[in-house]
Amino acid sequence: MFITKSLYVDYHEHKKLAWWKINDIWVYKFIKWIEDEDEWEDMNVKLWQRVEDVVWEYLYKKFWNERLNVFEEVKFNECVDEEQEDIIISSYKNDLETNLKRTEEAILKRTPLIYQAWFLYNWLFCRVDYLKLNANWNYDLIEVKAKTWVRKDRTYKKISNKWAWKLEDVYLADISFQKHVISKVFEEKGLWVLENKYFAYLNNKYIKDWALNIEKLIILDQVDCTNEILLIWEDDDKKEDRDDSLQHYSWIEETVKLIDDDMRLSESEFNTKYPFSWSKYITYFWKDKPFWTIYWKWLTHNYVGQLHHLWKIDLMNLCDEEICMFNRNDWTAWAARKFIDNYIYCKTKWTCIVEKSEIRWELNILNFPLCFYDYETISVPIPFLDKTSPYQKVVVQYSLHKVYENGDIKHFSWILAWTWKNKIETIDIKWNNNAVGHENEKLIFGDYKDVLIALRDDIWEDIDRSSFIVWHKPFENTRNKEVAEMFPDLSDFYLKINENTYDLKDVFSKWLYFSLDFKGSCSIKYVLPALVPELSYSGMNVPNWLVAMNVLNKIITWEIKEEDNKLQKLTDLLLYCWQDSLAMYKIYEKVNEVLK
DNA sequence: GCAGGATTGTCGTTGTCCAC
DNA sequence: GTGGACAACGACAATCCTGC
Repeated sequence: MFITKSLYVDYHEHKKLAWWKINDIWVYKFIKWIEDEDEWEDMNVKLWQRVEDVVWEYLYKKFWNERLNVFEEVKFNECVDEEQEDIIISSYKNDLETNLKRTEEAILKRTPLIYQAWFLYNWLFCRVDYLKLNANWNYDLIEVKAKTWVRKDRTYKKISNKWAWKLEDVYLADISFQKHVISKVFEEKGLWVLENKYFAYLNNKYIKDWALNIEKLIILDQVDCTNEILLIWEDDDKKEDRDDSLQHYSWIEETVKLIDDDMRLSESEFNTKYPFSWSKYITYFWKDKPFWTIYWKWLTHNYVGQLHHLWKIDLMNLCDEEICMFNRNDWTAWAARKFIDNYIYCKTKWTCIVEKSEIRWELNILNFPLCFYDYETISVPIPFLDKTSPYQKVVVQYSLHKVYENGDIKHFSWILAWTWKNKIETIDIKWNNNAVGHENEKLIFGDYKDVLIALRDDIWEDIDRSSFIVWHKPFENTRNKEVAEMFPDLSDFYLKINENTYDLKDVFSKWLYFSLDFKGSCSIKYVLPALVPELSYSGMNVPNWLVAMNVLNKIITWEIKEEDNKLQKLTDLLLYCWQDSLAMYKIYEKVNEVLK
């Protein structure tokens, strides 16, 4: 049986995950599907390829002025996906020998840069992102990650009385396996030595300024060495120790043997050997945990474990005594108790709970005109706009509903349509069901600052008196803080918005308004359909944020070129964002109605 | 993917009490 | 005054949820 790198890594993450991969691929795929969310994959592959290309460019510029991709045709094949190594093996079975041979030839010829080298040693298979010839005429290994870290700052450990940064376990397993396989192959065939191992990932401290500076964008982080690591990737020379002792050869061999044995077990044998407890993967199957059960998120595991053993799953079936298990003096117990009480009350009386006085107290602090606003952002690994960094969430669209005390509503919105030309166009949207009578839609052709100034101009006259209402304020507030840091001349204004922001989600997250229709969540995904069923996203050209981000990304990276199509897409996006801020207003209205 | 916030869990330090 | 036992506290990592 082939043991691929991805199987090896999966086994480290969770043994049963690896078992499923071999013995029940559908369960495995299901788990991966749940992990990755619906349409995430689709967009991500493209973004990931872009990172790979940039690293390619980087290696080429930095180390070699000639390049050769020995596996050109593999590169843009859809099978390149990391998780599908096994599929590659089976579908390329005939090519396996050929590609191994080509790798060998490329190495013998001392090809400076080798993309996607294949190695097989004793049924252990791995593909290497890049092999790079170094000054000693040996090969270095480079593993590309479309991430901003491989050592999480939180996981540092004490060794030799010093603090050292530790490589994430998954990456440790990843690189150890590769090192093992390649070294063995090199040894066996009498090829050169595998010398250094690197992770290439993105520097999220890098801020793009005019042209993309690849050298600053990509971090080459050496592993399996003892020297210091640069922590701050600027002029600062702050350094600290690193701790990445890789897995030992003999240990890898043993693990591989163990994997081979374990994968051949039947499911019941496997489960006996590795009994399930409250592990990560059992909870995956409960991702949509029904909120009427004891597994709901508000209930802590200690209690749940006890009830689970009593087979008391449904909250309705709990007797007083069992509910009292939650009746302790700390806050969790109180929350759990409150949730169960609320649930049982609503369920038996077919009603919902509205703490009227408390909601009134919360909402009374708001000042007119109420500004319901919402940002749409895009976030990509390789920054494309000036003054932005990798994965930064860049505001490219916003929608604002300004509600005056007399009931008048005005709507403002804009969208970043192009990153040059420096002009602002107003756009008239036809067939808009949600029109409020005072529309003000703009297409902005310019850079990041232009859109921020446009927002300021829309709000300027009300900044001192008005309250701003968002859903989940950490998000919008963080965006505003970033703007304040980036552009000092706009900082007062954007910080002022933060000061006067109220998070409408609070009403629901504090359970001041509790309904079974919210399915135990306070996300707008559940609250909106329950309170304002007529405002639906179905039938819209842009039904969810993933599609929105995808389209926005395409427009701004000039992937959508023809003008007509682009205008249509921009309109769709405006309507989507429009609905978001309108949704908040409608919920607010609904809550007020209930208060009467 | 990334990031912030709220909460929980863990660990080490500090404070208090009491017996000697 | 000293040392052990235990509570109280605080710092920080881990986890979950939310947004895009």
